[in-house]
Amino acid sequence: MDRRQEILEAATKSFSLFGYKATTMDQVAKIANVGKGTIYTFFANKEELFHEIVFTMIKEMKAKKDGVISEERTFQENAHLVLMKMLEFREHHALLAKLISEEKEMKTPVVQAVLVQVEQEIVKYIAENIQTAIDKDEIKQVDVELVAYLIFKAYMAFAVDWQLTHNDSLTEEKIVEVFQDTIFASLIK
Amino acid sequence: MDRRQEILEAATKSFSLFGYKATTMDQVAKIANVGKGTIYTFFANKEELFHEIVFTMIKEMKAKKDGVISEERTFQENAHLVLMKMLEFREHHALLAKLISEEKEMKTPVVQAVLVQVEQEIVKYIAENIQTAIDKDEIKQVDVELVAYLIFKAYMAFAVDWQLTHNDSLTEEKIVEVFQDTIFASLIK
DNA sequence: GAATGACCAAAAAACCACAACAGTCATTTA
DNA sequence: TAAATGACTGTTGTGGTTTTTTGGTCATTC
Repeated sequence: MDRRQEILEAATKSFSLFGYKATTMDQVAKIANVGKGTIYTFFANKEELFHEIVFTMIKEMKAKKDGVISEERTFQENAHLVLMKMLEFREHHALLAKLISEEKEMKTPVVQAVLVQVEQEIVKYIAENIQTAIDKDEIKQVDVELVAYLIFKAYMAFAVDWQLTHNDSLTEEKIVEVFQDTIFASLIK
Repeated sequence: MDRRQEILEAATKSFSLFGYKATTMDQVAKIANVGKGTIYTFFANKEELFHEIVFTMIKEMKAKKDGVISEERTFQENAHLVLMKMLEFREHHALLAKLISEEKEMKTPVVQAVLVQVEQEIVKYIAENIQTAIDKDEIKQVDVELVAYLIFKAYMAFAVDWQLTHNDSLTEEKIVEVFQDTIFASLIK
């Protein structure tokens, strides 16, 4: 396998396991079985390496979403499927979870900045999908940006925050059900 | 005015302005124009003084809510009015805002604990009101606890979080509109 | 007998010596 | 001879220690 890819995989593993701050370039080099200097022939610095990985993650999510949405299905059905995929995604992707906890515990500025970007990216996607549905006259006219923000925050609340104050984690089915009962239900015409 | 009240007001002022950690008992004594020892004849310690103040704030909110809800109005109307009152409340009460930012920046355990309590208290009230509406057959049967949690998180998202990533603050009318369009709309039968 | 502020122990801030780190570059390797 | 390397360097962060601040007490005052 090419060295660039090896480095990316080693770094992803380390970022997911230890977070951004606790990952050292020496460590990445060791895991990737390359000299430290080699990393710097492919990536300008630690931050750029990190950005590349997060960007890859976002692309992965986008791909998952696009693989699920179908023109033939109703908004409600599509929304249900996308939400399910995202909820599955969360568990498989240790990186996002680690970054969120790292931001809360220490408040690493680089991580903070990247999470804001991820948030904006996701809200943008949700907004685009809502707008499409409105244009197709599938759902009623609402303030797209605000509703997209609401959906994102609701998602994070159930998928991440809930288990912090309650000691049981919510099942995917339960979360999807609340979305269907409330926000999604209100949007369809 | 009685000394106890003077102390409470001084402490409220200081907690609102500087937060919990940065408020010293010497400072409170000076603002209240009493000796430091006097504070301890009324309150066992700093934490109890703090709790009393936060508890007073919750009672104030409860009173505001009870003054607005009316048996004659529909759920939608009542929800609208309560939400408006809460949104007005947010601006007047600098204390809550300060505590939330203090929890985010440093993570003072006392503040954290108190905010969890406030959250649980508020979610409990919302849940009670939803249950009442269900019993009266005004809204459809939903998972009360989850919907209450959703409403609380949505409220916090729009009232507090929004302005952190966007640089404009949302008007009360706009926030109420989203609630009406989405969550509230979906609940009515 | 209620109020006070000097006082004390405990916690936090300031300091500093030292270690760990990101990033470089002369040397090595293939 | 171009790519890879790891010893090296300046900077940032950490841990242990001293100094300061703070919550809480209590003998004295009013």
